[in-house]
Order: sequence, then C-alpha cells, then structure tokens
Amino acid sequence: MEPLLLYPDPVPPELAQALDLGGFPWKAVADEAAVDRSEPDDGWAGAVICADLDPEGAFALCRAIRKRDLPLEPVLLLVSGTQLGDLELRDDLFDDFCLSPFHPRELEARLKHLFWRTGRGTRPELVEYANLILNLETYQAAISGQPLDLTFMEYELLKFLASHPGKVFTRETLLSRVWGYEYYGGARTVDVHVRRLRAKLGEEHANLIQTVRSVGYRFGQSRWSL
Amino acid sequence: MEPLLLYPDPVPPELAQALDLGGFPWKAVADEAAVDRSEPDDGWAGAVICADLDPEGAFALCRAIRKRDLPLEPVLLLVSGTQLGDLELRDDLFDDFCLSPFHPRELEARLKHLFWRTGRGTRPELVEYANLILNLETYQAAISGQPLDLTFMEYELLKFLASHPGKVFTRETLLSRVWGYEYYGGARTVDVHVRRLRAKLGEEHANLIQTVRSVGYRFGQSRWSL
DNA sequence: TCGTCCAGTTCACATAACGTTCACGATGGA
DNA sequence: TCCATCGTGAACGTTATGTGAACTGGACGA
Repeated sequence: MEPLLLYPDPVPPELAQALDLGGFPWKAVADEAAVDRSEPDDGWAGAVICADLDPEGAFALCRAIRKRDLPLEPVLLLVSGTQLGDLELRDDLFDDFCLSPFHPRELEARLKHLFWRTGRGTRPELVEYANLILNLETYQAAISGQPLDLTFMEYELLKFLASHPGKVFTRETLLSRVWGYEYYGGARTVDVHVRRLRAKLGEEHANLIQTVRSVGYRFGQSRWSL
Repeated sequence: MEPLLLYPDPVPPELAQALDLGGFPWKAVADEAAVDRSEPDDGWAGAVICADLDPEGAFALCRAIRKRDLPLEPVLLLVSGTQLGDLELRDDLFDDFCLSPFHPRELEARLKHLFWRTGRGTRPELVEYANLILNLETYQAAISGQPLDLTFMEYELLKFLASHPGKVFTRETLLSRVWGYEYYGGARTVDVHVRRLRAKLGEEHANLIQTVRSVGYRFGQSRWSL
C-alpha cells in the first residue's frame, strides 16, 4: 500500500502509533513544498492532517493538496472539538474528519470507509515473508510475483508456517493447529503436504520449509543466525 | 428543509435534542415498512440511524433504504465504539458514521458536510469491473456492451460480488449478505445461482466468478497491493 | 377459480479435485 | 554399518462442486 501523507512533521505520537497499529504506512511532511518533494514513486494513498495544533498551516496544506495536478484523495482532517465551527465553508478541503483526541479504531474505520468511497480497495490482509505473499482475503499466494496455485490444505499449512517464521513445529502440533484439534490421522500426512508445498514453491524457494530431523518442520530462517 | 428519517422509534432523547438544537426537522420510523408509509410529500432529506441499540434492525433498515426506488441519501450511522468492527464489509450501507455517545456539534458538522458532499452526487450509481457494467438505478447489466438479462437474485448476487472484486466469500456469507441475515436455506442455492450467472455471462466471461475449493467464490482477479 | 408461467429452491447423480495412506528408497546421525 | 527418519511416487477413498431436472409458491390472465 502506498503511504499516507501526514501533517505536521513531527507527527503527534498517538497518531503515528495508531497508524502503525492499523498497518498503514505513512510519511510526514512539514509544509506544502514537501508534498511534491517527498512524494513516493507510486504516489500517496491519501492524507491525514492534524488541524488542532496549527490550523492555519493545516488548512493551507489542504488547499495546496486540492490544487495539485493530481489532487490527492482522500483527505482526513483531525480537529479538536472547539474547531468544529471552523469546518463550515471549508467542506471542499477535506473528505472526512475525526475529533481529536480520537479512538484508534475510529480512525482506522474512517480510513477504511474513505478508501472504499473513493474507489481504492481496502487494504488486503497479507501474510508476508521475504518475497512470499499470502493474501488472506482472496486466498491467493505468490512468490517473487509468481502466483502459486495451492489447494486448501496447502494454503492453510503455508499460512500457518509463514505466520510463525523461524519456529519449529512437530507434526502433531501442525496436525492440531492446521487440521484441527479433533483430527485423528497419521503424521506422515504432514510430510506429503510439505513435499507438495516445496514442489510448488519451486527449486529456488523449496528451502523455505526446512526439515528439523526427529523434531518437525520450520519455515524461514532460524532466529539464531548460525 | 425536508425532514430527516430517524431510527428507532422512539428516538433516543439526546439525538432528538441535538437535531432540534441544530434546527434539523425529523421524523422517526419504527421499521422498514414505515419508510415509504410516512414519507413526506417532498421526500426525505437523509437518514440518521442508531445502530447501538438494535444493530440487526438498523442494518436491515439501511439495506431497505438502499434498495428503495429512490435510494435515500445521505445515511448517517450512529454506532458505539465496540461496533466499529461491524462496519467492515458494510461500507455500501452508509455514507458516514458517528461514534455514540456523540458531541452534538460533531453530529451537526457531519450532517452539514454530508449534505454538501451528496449535493454533488458522490455515491456511485454504477458498478464497473473490466467490461462488466451494472447500472444500479435502472437495474440493468451489460458485459462488453451486450445486455444481460438477469433475474433479481442473479442481479443482486452479481452486484455484491462485483462490488468486492478479488475477495473470497463463503456460501454462508453470500447467503447472509445477498439473501438476508434471516435467510434459512441450503448453501447449494448459491451454487445454482453462480452456475446460471456464469452461463449468462457467456463462455468468454464465465471465469469472472471463480470457485475457491472448500472456501467459496471469488469475483475477478485479486488485488495485489503493489 | 383455475391453469400457466417464471423465479427461486431443492434434490439426485456424476465427476473431478483433493487429502490420506502405503510401500519403498534415500538420507543422515550414532 | 545400522536404524530411525524422511522423501517420493502412486494408489485409494472421500468430498466438494458441477449439472440437469424436479419441485414450490406467487403473479398474472383467462
């Protein structure tokens, strides 16, 4: 996901924390000039602008954003309760606003709804490890950009392993965590699925799933660099 | 000014008071049937719906409002903090939301901004994906310029899927989101409708609806956040 | 009132995809 | 070297899904 533009710079810590928690990448700018200067290659995803500290600068930045060649959308304004009156006649400068101090989950919900409204898809939930990506919403997987055609159990197993990189799991643990606690079946089933996963990952990435002899399997590198 | 539609009936006193204070006329309705029955001659100006007391009824009313011949705009949802998660995947049911308990002036500011926004018509009346077009106002569908003759349920299902491209939905989710939460029926109903949709989409576009084995169905390609 | 039509649902069956198991060969540590 | 452990290919049984057709209930007109 492209980063959000944040104002002011430095960003209020509770805002930075809320966005980090919600998994939104961001980049702070100090003034209008910095909007173009520090724009990422793939553009901004939107803007979150604090108007409670420096209202003048905030509204000036909004105006600049709206006047850009590529008007940046959406713009979410953070305002204090006493500033609600300032919004009047400035409707064109923002797409939504949020009262400050804010609840982190309200901010997240507003951003999601804004992205939906403005046509940008919501952020997909991803599991990532190196160049492996699992999209949990679309049930799709890809490595190095190459889509992987996985079956249901293969996907579930890979999802579990990739969610706990570096950790070793016994076959019994995998059976209970991936297949289900009530599952009653042979442990070799895991081996077969691991084999097929390694085959589909390709020779180059087959070593992502390592065998730990007489213990089980581990995904990715060990936490202790050898 | 035309009155706002309020739910539930009776209206929470602090909401009624805030609207009276802001000078917004309003009229409460108890259920979906009352939306049309007690509609003023000049229509509704918008809706403010409390979802914190009776979420089921509130969302049902939202759906009914969106499905009206004259979809009523804008819809402002009042939710409690714990309900923020419920908003996910229901983006299409409301135009803005406000945390409850609310500051009267925040509610007023949101309504004013909403009226300003919807005065320019920002809610999409079209759903588009590649060469598929759904006209939500005329209930018509076309792909590659060719009109599609869809039944009501087929249209609703396709509309829902095409509104969330790439995302996988289980049959149960589809039943609850497209058929309705109160629906009790076999999951195979979804299969049959998907089959007829694929048939009507034509051999060339049948793959727009993909089955994800042991999970459900997915429309279109996934969105890899680049 | 009856019969027809149509959308929606359910059912029964066919089938291909999938998960599991097994036998055997390969591997690696003691 | 020995033996527990793991990889491998193929075979087997199960299950989810596709498919055609029957069923149901309401709308409509004769």
